[in-house]
Amino acid sequence: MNVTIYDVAKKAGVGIGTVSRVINNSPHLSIKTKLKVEKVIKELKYQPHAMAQSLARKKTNTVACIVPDFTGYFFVEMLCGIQRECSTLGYDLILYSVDEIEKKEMFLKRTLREKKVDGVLFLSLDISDKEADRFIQADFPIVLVDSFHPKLDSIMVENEEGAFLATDHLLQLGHRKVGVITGHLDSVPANVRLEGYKRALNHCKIQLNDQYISISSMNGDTEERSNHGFNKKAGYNAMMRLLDKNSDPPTAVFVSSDIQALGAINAVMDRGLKVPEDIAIVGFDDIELAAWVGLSTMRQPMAEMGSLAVSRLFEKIQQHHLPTMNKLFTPKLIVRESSGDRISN
Amino acid sequence: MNVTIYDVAKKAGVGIGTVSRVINNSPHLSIKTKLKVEKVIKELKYQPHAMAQSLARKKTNTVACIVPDFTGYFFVEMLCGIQRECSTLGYDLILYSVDEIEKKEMFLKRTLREKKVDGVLFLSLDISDKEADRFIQADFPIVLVDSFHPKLDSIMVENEEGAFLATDHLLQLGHRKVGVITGHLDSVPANVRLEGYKRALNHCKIQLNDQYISISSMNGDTEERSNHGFNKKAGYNAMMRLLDKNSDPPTAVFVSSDIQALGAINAVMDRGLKVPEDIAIVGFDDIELAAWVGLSTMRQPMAEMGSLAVSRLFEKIQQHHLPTMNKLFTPKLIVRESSGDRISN
DNA sequence: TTTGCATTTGGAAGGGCTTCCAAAAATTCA
DNA sequence: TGAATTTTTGGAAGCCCTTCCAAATGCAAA
Repeated sequence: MNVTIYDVAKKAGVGIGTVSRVINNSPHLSIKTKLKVEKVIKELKYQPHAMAQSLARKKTNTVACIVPDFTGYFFVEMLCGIQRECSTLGYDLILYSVDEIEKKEMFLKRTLREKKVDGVLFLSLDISDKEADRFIQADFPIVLVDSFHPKLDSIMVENEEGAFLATDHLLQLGHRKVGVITGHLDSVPANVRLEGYKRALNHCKIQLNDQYISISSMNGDTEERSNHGFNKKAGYNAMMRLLDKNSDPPTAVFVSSDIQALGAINAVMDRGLKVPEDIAIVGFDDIELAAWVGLSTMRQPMAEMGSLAVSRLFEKIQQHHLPTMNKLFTPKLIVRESSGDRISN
Repeated sequence: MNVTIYDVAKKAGVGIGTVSRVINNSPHLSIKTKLKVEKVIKELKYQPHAMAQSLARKKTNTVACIVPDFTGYFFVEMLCGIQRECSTLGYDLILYSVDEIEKKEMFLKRTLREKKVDGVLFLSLDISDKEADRFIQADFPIVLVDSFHPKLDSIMVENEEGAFLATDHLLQLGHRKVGVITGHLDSVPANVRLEGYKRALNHCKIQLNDQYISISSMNGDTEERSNHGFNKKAGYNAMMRLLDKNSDPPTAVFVSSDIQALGAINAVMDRGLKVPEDIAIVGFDDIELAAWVGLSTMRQPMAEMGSLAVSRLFEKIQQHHLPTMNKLFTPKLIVRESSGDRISN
């Protein structure tokens, strides 16, 4: 029914091997036959069948990207870089969104053996030793972004340093009662950012106050628990708890993601307080929304990380057994209105 | 190297056909052999090779989604619905982003003959008669979203009515000098929304003032021209022109997309004016950002449209030759701060 | 036990390509 | 001109499945 390589070969009066060589512009072809075959290809509007090529070549020209939540602005901006680089390199991009944790395993298993993609990008998701080993064993290209495993390539920002800088910014402004809101501690970035916060306080010789630490609850509804608490609702509730628990609440809060910070700002307003006058806020990520609401934050070069991830994956597909790479970006403080002016106290 | 169906068959002492039947859980299989084969599959950790299955079945279980600009919030929200529905139906989603117009043709041609996907979703992109015919000829499933062609399935909102309602809202508030900002007129929605605006004025017996109509320039830089002018920068510039051109500028403007409206708000502020006091604004789309900046707008059920598109595409893949469907949603007015209170004049 | 039918099974053919080996054609050198 | 190379070409085998047809098996009825 469809035009195949055989039809082309017959009409051009050559063998199928020759047609294949023309398609893949192999050398070792006389100009004459090449032109002849190309003419027939045009006439018949022949186009190679992608699946058949994949099967024969053992290569799909497709990569998968596994993201925890497709909606998040953080991922959208990263995906943007990923998409662009894929397009440049001639790869198709399959998108998998993991809403339930069990699905993560399922996707990994499938991508690994199903051979539908040549490589995997794994965004903001923790990978277990067992899963990592499977990829290594199978010698299957994978790159982690905003996530880490000692045996696998990864690209991320210096979360500890970023959190330190953010908290330090608030301290430099004169705040002494500085709180923190972060995601579930089962997530590595949430943990590490908390450490950065602690180091900044320590650095300024300020006593740590447990009441000023608000960690996203694991008991909320599905929405609140999604993305390890890196979501608007979790941020809202975390800020509410911070305000309710303390008779002497913090005057500034480092929120470990912009999306939580947006929720936190809402909470502050709902309590009749103002940002930054009553509570100064610094976020983390610098999603596009941050500029709109005047949120001070730590900028992650998301698109850049995404495109770097793809080009690295490409290298690994071309040439296996590269030494493990771990690329770190340093986030940059972006000062906007939400952190306010210097205060005197 | 990899475990194939032959390995399973040999180890289980059955024929390859039987193994295949187990994989596809065909009926006509004795319980006994089924269990036996399943056990071997587990032991060998066998998993079918997706490409080989696709080739044999002539079915890829994958759909392509072609979007004009992956970054836009409008598309992100729609993609969210698309992704979810694909996941439910067991389809993989390949994402193509068209930055240059020529690429559109290229993608269409490729998807059609390369047979890498079972169907195509075409978002907010015009399709020519010639291209449409190719799809019909090949009997290849395609669904248009936020776009229209008489011979193809499409899902969109009533743009004319939406624009009418938005403009009417401003008129009801007492505005008499109402302007409009829209995208390039080579885009159908831009055109149709302009018509709705005109009808609303007409309906209130207000004389049309050409000076109050600001259409995104085709002469800007790449960024401004992208998406038919449905972008922030184009909105900014269009508003600037509206303000500069008129000694007696409009007191209210209907902007035909939220993303342009955001740019327009910036322009108003940069001129030292205020929204809504000096200029009331109503947008179109209701992207998530709109709520954050208090933008009144016409809500499109984007995620719903996306998921409906996928389920429709699924139907068409299952069963070709369905009658052409054209589903229309009516956008809903969402009143926020940017349209202001009733004015007296 | 035999016949006839329904159920279950094996495996060849086919899906459309790449790749490799050997054969054919072109070129070089003596 | 013929032998020795080198370049170009044809097509079988292989990639890993599904599907179909024919053969084998099981079972009930006679």
